[in-house]
Amino acid sequence: MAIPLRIIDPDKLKTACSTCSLHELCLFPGLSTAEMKAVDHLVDRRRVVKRGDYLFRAGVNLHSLYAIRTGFLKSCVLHEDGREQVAGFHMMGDLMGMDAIGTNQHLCDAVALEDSEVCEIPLKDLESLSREIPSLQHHFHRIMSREIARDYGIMLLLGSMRSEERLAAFLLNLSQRFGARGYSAHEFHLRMTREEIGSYLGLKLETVSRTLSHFQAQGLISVQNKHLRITNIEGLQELVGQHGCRT
Amino acid sequence: MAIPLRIIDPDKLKTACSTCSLHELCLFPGLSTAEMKAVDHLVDRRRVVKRGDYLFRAGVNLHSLYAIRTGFLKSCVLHEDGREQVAGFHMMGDLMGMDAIGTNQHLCDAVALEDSEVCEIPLKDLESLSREIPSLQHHFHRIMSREIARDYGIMLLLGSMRSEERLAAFLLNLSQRFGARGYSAHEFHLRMTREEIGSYLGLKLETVSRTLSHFQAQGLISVQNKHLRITNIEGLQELVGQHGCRT
DNA sequence: GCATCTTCTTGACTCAGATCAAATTCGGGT
DNA sequence: ACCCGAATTTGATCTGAGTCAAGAAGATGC
Repeated sequence: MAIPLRIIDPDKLKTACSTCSLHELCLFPGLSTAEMKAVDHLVDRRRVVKRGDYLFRAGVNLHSLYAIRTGFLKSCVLHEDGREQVAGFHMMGDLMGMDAIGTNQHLCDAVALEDSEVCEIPLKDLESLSREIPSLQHHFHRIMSREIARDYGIMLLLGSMRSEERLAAFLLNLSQRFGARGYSAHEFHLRMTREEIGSYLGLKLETVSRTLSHFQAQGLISVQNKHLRITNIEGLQELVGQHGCRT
Repeated sequence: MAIPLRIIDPDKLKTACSTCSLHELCLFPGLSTAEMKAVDHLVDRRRVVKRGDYLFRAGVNLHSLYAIRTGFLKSCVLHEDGREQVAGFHMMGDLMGMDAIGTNQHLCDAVALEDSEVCEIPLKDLESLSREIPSLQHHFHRIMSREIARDYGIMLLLGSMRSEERLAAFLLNLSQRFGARGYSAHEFHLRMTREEIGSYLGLKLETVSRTLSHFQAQGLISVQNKHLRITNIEGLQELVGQHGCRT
C-alpha cells in the first residue's frame, strides 16, 4: 500500500477533494484545511462511466457511495416482475448509492446518460471519518435527509399532480439544479429520452411529448428535440400547483 | 440536572431503552449492556400524543427524532397551494422526523391516528453518541437508508401500478408490518380512513372503497368497515405485479 | 453518403379512475 | 337510547391519460 515517492502524483491530485471545485456542492463543505486533508484520503478513487454503462446495478453489494464530478446519470428501481421506473436524475455534486446502506445491496441500477466521472467514497471510511469530524457527520445526515425530502416531493408529484403540472415541476427542478451549478437555468440540454422522463413522472412518452408541444404552443418553452429553452418561467411556476383538482 | 436520589425512578425506568421491549425494532439493537446504558440517557423523554393531535407540524424546527412506542401515526406532506398528501403510516418501532435533518425544519405534519406514545431522541445527542458507538452510527444510517428505500417503493407504486395493485401492495405491507411486530398478519384494524388510504396511494376514496369491495367479492379479503381480514394472501400477492400494463 | 435503428411527434380511439350524487352505516356525545 | 355529523358504499357519467398506429426526424454505423 506504500505510495511511490513522487513529488506530485497527478492522479492523487486530481482526486483530492480539497482541490475539487465541487466541494461546496458535494459532501464536505465548511471543513478546516486539516479536516479537508483527512477527507482527501477518504475518496478512494475516481471512476469513469461511459454513456450507457452502469455505475452499479440493483442487487450488487454496496461498497462505496458515489459523488458525481461530471456527467449525468439516472437511477432505476426495479420491480420483481421486470417493471422498471426511473427514480431520479443525478448530476454534478449529487451523491448516489445511499439507498443501499439499509440492506447492503443496491436497490436500483445507476446508468450514465452521458460520459460521467464519479468519486468513490467507501462507506466504512466515511463512517469512521465522520466519527472524528462532527460537521462531516452532520452534513452526511443532512444529505441523506435531503434525499428523503426529495422523495417526498416526488411522491406528492406522482400522487396528486396532473400531467401538465408534473412536467412543469420537472422542468423547473432541472432548471433550478442547473442554475445552482452555474449553468444556464433557462436553456439546457435534456440528456434523457421522453420515455425516461415519462417513467420518472409516471406518464407515457406520448403524453410527455404532447405536453411539451402544448407548452411550446403556449409560449412557455421552446423545444427542439433535446434542446430546451424556458421562455416563460413564471408561466411554468403558475402551472405547478394551479389546477388543484385532485384534492 | 442532578437526578433526585431515589432507589427507583419509575419514570426513568419506563423510559429506559434497555428495558424497552421494542429495542430490537427501534434504533438500538445488538448493543452491549454498557452501550445500552449510554443509550438510555439519550432518550430524553417520552411524550403522549392523543388521537388527532400533532406530534409535530411542517415548518417547525427540528429538535428531536421520535421513536414510536405505541400507537399509530400518519405523516402528511404539504404542497404550497394547500394540497396535502399522506406520505406514510407509522407504527410501533418506527422512527419519525428524519426528513427534517436536511433543512432543520419538519417538512410534514405528523398526526396521531390513535393515542400514541413516542420517545424523543434529540438529534444532537444521537449524533454525538453515535460518534462513540460505531454500531449505533451504522444502524442509524441503515434506518435512514431504509426510509429512502421505502420511498422508492412508493414511487414505484404511484408511478407504475394500477389501483388494484396499489391497494393489494398496501394491504400486504400493513400485514407484513403487523406480523413483524407480533400481531396478527392476516387480521387487523385499519386505523386510517378510506380517504387517507387514497391520499397515500394516489387514489380517490371512492376508488379505495370500490376496490376493497371488489377484493371482498373475489374472496381475497373480508372487510367490515375498519376491520380487515386477509383470507387469501397468495391471491393478493399474485395481484401485485401481475397486471404489468403500464410498461 | 447511405442505410438502419431509435426516438419523437401527432392523430384517433379507449378505458381506468375521477367526479358527481345519493343512500346507508358508523361512532361519539348527551 | 337517540341524534347528528362523519365516513362509507354504490351507481351513473365524464375525462385525462393510455393505447395503438403511422409517419417524420435524428442518430449511428458502415
